[in-house]
Amino acid sequence: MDPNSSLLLGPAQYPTEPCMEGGRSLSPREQSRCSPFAWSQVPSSSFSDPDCFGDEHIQAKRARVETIVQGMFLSPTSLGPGRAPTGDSPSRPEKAQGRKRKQSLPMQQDPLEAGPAGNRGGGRKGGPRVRGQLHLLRQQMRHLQQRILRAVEPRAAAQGPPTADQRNGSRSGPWGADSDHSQGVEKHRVSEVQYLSEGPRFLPAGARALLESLKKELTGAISQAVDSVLQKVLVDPSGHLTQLGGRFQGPVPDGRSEPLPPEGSARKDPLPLAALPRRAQPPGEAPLGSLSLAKPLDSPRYPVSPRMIPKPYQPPPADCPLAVAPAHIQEEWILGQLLGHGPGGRWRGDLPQDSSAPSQPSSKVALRPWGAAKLRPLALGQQQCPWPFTSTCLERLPLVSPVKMEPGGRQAGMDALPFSAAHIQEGLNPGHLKKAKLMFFFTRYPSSSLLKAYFPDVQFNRCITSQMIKWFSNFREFYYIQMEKFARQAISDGVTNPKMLVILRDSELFRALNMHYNKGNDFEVPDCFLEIASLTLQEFFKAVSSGKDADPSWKKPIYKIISKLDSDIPEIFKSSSYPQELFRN
DNA sequence: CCGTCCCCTG
DNA sequence: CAGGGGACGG
Repeated sequence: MDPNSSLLLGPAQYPTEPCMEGGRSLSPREQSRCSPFAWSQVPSSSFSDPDCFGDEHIQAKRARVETIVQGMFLSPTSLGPGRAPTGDSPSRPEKAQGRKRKQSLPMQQDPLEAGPAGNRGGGRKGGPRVRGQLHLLRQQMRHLQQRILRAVEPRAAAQGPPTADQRNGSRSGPWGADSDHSQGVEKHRVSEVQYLSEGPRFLPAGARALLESLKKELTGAISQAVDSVLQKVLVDPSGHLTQLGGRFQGPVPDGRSEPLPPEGSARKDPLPLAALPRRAQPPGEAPLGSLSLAKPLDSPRYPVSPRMIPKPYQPPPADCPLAVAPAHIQEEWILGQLLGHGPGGRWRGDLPQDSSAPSQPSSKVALRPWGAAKLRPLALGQQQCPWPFTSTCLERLPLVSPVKMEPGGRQAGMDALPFSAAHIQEGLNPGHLKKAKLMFFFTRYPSSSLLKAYFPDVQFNRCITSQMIKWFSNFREFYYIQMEKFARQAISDGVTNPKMLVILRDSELFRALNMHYNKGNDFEVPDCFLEIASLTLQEFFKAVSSGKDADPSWKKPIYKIISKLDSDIPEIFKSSSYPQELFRN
C-alpha cells in the first residue's frame, strides 16, 4: 500500500508519444506549451476493445449464413410491396429476421458482402483468403439454388402463377426465369431469397420435397463450410488459436495481449507498465488499491515514498516504436470497424480510402462502418449507398430526438445513429453534450467560433451557442471545484511542494474527472489534459497554501493561467458530429 | 449597453 | 446541468 504513489509519480512511467493530438503535430505555440511535460496519447486502446470483436465476428458470420438460409423459408411479404399471398400466413418471421440481421451484422464489415472482386488468391494472413473462400461458397450456393429452381420450375408453372401483386415490385417475378445476372450481388441474392421463399407454396409435393431436402443439405453444408473456414481464420499459421478477444492481426500491431477486465472490475495489480509496448495504459483502469487523495482519513500520503518521487522530467523515449500517424489511422479504422456506425464511419471519412482498408478489394462496398445494413430490412445493394450521407442513406437514418439528456441514462436513439451531418440538429442532443465533454479535455475555454467549427451538425443560434458555452462553464466549474478540493486536501495532508502534485491516471482526482467528462471510459484522456490538470492543481495548491484564498477573487489568476492552456482539438472531433460511444456491451 | 463569466441555486 | 443574478470589461 502506497498512498502516495497514485498521485505522485514520475512522468515517464508510461512511455508516451510526443504531444501529438489526433495524429497531427501541435502548433509551435502548443509545442512550447506542452513541453516539457505534456505528452498526449493518441486516443487508442479503448477503441480496440477486444470484446467487441471476437465473438461478434463469428456470430455475425453465423448469423449471415443463417439469414441466407432462413431467407429461403420466409414469406416474401417483406420483399415486395404486395400483400401476403395467403391469408393464413400471418406476418410472422420477416420482422424478426430483420431484427436479427440488425443485431448481428452491423458490428463490422462482413466478408460475405465484401464484394466479389478478386483477391481470392489470398493475401497475407487469413482475411482475404477467407473472403475468397466465402465468396466461392456463396457462388456455389447460388448455383445450387438455380439448379433447384430450374428443376422445379416447369411443374410449378403448371400449377399456376402467383397473383400479380405477389410479384410486383421486383423487376422479374419469382417465376420469371430471366434472372438478371448483371444485377449487383446483393440484389441478386435478394431476388433469390424471394424466389425460393415463394416456392413451397406453389410447388407440387414432389418438387417441394426435393426443394426441402436440398435446402436441408445446403444448410448443413454451408454451415459446415463456414465453420471450417472460420476455424482457419481463427487459427494462426503456427496453429495457435488467435485470441478471440478480438485482436486484429492486421491493423493493430501493438494491441495489448491482455484482455481487458470485465466491466467494472478494476485491475488488481497495476499493469506491468514497463513491459507494455507503448501507450498501453488502459484508459481509466486504475488499480483500486492505490487511490489516494480521496480518502482523507488515510495516514499521511505525502512525505513521499521513493517510488513517487516527483518529476525530474524524464524525456520521452527517443525511439518511439511506432509511427504516430499510421497508428492513428489504424485506430480510426478499427474504431470504424468496431462501431459499425456513427463516428467510426464518419471518422473514416477523413481517411484515404485505401490506406485504411488494407485488404478490401472494394473499400466503398466492403467498409460499411456506418452499418448501412443495419438500416435495411434486407441487404440491398450496398453499391447504391457508398457513402453515409447520400440521400438514399439519409432517408433511412433514424433521427436522434433532439431532447435533453436523461439523467444517467443513455438515449435510446443514440445507439441507432447518433448523428447525421446532413440533418442539422435543431437543438443539442446528449451526443453533443458528450462530445463537448470530451472536447473539454482539450479546451477549457472554447470560443463560440471553435464550437461552431467542431459541431458542424448543429445549427447554431444565439440560444444554442450560449447553451454550449454554458456547458463548458459548467465543466470548468466542476473542474475547478475538484482542483480546489484536492489541493486543499493535499495541503491538509502535509504536502509542501506543489511539484509533488502530479495527476496520473490512477489517481483519485483523475478518476473523478474521468467520471465526469468521460463516463464509461469511451475515450482515452489525452496526457496533455493530465498535465494541465496537474498544473491547475498546483496553482490551486500554491494559492491556497499561500493564503491567497482570502481574496474573494483569488481564483481569477488561476483561471487566467488555465485559459491560456487550451490545446487544439483533434481533427476527428471536427469531422465527426459525435465521436460515438464506444460501447463495450 | 452588451456579452462573458462567475457564482449560487434548484 | 440549467437558470438567474451580479461583476466586469470594452
